[in-house]
Amino acid sequence: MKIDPNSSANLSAQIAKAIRDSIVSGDLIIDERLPSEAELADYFQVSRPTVREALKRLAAQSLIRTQRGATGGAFVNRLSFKEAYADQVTTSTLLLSMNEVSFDTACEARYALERACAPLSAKRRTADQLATMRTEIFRQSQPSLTDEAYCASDVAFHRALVDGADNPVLSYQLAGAVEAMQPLMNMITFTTRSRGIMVCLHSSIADAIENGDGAEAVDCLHNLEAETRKIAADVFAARAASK
Amino acid sequence: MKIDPNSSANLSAQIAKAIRDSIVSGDLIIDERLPSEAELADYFQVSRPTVREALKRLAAQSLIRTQRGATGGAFVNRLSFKEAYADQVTTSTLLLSMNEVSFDTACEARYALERACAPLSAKRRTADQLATMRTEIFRQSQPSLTDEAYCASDVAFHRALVDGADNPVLSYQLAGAVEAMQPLMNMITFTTRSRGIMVCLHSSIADAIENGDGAEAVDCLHNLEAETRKIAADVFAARAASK
DNA sequence: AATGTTTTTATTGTCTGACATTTAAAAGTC
DNA sequence: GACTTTTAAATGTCAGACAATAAAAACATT
Repeated sequence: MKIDPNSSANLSAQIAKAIRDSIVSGDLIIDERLPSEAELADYFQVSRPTVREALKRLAAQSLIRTQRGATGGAFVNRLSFKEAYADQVTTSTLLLSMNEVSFDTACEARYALERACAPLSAKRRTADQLATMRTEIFRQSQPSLTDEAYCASDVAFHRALVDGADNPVLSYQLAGAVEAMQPLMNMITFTTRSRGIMVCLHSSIADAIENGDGAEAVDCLHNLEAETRKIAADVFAARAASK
Repeated sequence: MKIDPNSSANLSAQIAKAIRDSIVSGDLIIDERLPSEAELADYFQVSRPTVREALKRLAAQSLIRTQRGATGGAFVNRLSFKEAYADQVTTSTLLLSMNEVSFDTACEARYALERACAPLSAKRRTADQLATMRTEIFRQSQPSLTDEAYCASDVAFHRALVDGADNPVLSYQLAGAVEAMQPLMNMITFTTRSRGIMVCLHSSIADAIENGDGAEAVDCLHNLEAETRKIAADVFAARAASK
């Protein structure tokens, strides 16, 4: 079923790979129990700590869960979108912060993806999701809001827009793009004026979504992208000049 | 810097979380060396195997790399898009296969995202990427191609289209959506006729991209989505009837 | 003095064996 | 029959050891 060449490298990594392949290929079914650590150690001809390191690698990817006790052991996890979100966001955030991705590049990707959702969201959004969008817009119009809280509200607004498409695959893919932008957005100071413009655009988007007008929503998102990039460019230019 | 409450649960998971937080928050810089396993064990007041399990969890997420030898140790990894692709594809594949996501849902997400890339790709694609698209189209027109090879070529074509947008964030996000569909697509038997239609649509897309006509490419992708879903629906209906 | 070789040393990788903890099932008791 | 206790199987954790590796330090040679 799964083998392990004795050559050269990291046993725990090899074992983790062997088991992971068995899961991905479907040899191991959801909720199926893996052999006990002792049995795996015997099978792969390694010690228990080595097997354990391999299992921890898989646990880190949410591929398995472990349970103590008599009927315990390691079980193949049913990977849920909700769990996967967190990893997706963490990874995307690190990628953005570690790879010197420019604000423009991240911004372009984010709005391109959101525009992909807009027509679907215009058709399918629930009343609840529309209400969330309106609530966040109202919140964003409060002048007392800190920049951080404003950004968080911005994320919440766009999450509602994306979730309105009622497609978990899209929501999952976009979680990374939208939420990972938040730290970058947090670096920006929004003036009262720029907040006003954005709130206005958000309202237009919500209107378009409410009216089922996907094309209009896409147009607004184009404008919002342009506006966001302009604000960011101004802030960065001002910051560079003050140095 | 990082603490560890003695309450209740999985020490290695807690330690992994503490270190992960330090990395994500920026307390630990890229390529910085973590304390040795012995020092970490001492610091967290646990044994070395426990620390090792924690480190393996982080290694599984490519957050750290380890090196043996005198100046070895665990180092904070620079997360590259290329490395992240693999995880992204694995996770997306599992999500699709484990969550009973319908073919239509996955298909809808995939083409919605691709349409987001098309206008950018029409503007920026390199000659090389265009050539790749043409090459794959030619390959797809060979009747001797197995269904699996046909699907692989299909993925390669769409990867070239997406990469043409020259935005690593988009490429990363789409890697999951496009490649994770492959196992689902592999379940489909393509008739000579349906292959012909798809090759024709692929050609239209390549033409539009070559001419810098993003809107036309988006139109073609709409048609391709409709065609793909129709073919899949027919195959599934036929399979259900033959039972 | 420069260069090549050997030794030392710090670190991760792995093993052995043990004990603690948890949980469910089996055995025992009322 | 219902409740309690015991048992057993599994993961979680620890301690101590040795192997493998790779770089730096010490040494020897030209």
